[in-house]
Amino acid sequence: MRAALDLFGEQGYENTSVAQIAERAGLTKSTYFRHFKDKREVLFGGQDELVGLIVAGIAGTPESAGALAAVEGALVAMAVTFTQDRWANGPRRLAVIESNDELRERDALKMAGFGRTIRDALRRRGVPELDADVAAELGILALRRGYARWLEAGGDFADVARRALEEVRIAAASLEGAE
Amino acid sequence: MRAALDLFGEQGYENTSVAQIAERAGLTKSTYFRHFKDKREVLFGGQDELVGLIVAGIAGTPESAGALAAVEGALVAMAVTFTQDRWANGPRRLAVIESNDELRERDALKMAGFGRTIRDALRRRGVPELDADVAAELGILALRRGYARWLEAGGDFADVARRALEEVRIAAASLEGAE
DNA sequence: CGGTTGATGAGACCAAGTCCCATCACTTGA
DNA sequence: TCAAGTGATGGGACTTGGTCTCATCAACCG
Repeated sequence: MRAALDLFGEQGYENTSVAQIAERAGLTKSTYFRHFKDKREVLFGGQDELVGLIVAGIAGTPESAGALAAVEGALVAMAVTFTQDRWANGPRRLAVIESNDELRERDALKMAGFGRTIRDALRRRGVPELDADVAAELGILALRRGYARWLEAGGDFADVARRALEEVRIAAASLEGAE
Repeated sequence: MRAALDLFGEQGYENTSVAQIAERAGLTKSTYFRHFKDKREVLFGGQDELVGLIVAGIAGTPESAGALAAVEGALVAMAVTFTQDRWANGPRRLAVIESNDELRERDALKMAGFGRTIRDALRRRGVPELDADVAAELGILALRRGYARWLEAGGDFADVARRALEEVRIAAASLEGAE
């Protein structure tokens, strides 16, 4: 992962071949594809862990709480992975992703995956389908906004995410109807 | 596009090569890639047209109207392409997309693209950043839900989409805060 | 009628991704 | 102590998506 990020930074994603990455890491192409299902994936590790945290975060909020409270639980639970040291490469990673369509695509899929995870977890605790959809969508929006702010400003991710979600909630509540 | 959809239905997406599609269409691989930027894209034509309709739909709603009213304008404007005859293959297309990760990925990117289009158009008319984000996200959710319902039940897409957006709006407004 | 333009065919070429088999280190059990 | 098993790696053949270049061919135009 380090080798890949370095090379992408030096030469750009498209001008870097998997063989090059493997070589710099002291491995071969074969081994690369044993660890990552494709070239893109090297930039998106750790998704399973996040999915697990989301599920646990939602399961960990009291049954009586509303959908958004559960979403907040999910975001807060994710904070354990978003620590300064583990994410020192966050900005570089983000820059590479935004430089390339294939990567943006993968990112969109990952985010949609988080959204579905949240939605399904909400529905499993009895939240009506529509509310689960809406809460999940707003949760993802808050996650994106919170993540961006956290990358710039730092601080405790849980706090940042909580604030982002509250912000989004207020904005959503105050939107007026169409007619 | 017809040849591709047929072959995907018969053999599955992954077991179909671009050469096969081209052959059935009476063309060559070269020509295929002149029309579609990659294998996936054959299932996602007409996005530019939709983006144009979104922008026009938003521009066409009165300045005084709120963000969600503008989003409604966008959805309604899209209805001109969602007609029964042009979308006779909608269900088959959807089934293929959902059968494959690469395609889901592309779909997620397209949806995110629509979201960004909505968001940017809203911000251009002075909607604050946060509200534009939220309205765009809810709009995409309504689009997805409305599209799914329209595929099953048919009817006028504009009506279906309008109802879906109103539904989403009400759900969003009624979500309670986290604490 | 000669020249231009636009779409296509044809094929070389590169890189992503799959598959299979050999190798090597490490563990385990008799 | 050794043989067998296990897991990670190397290596290379092979397929296919995707790019590029050049040739061909038809329509159109002055």
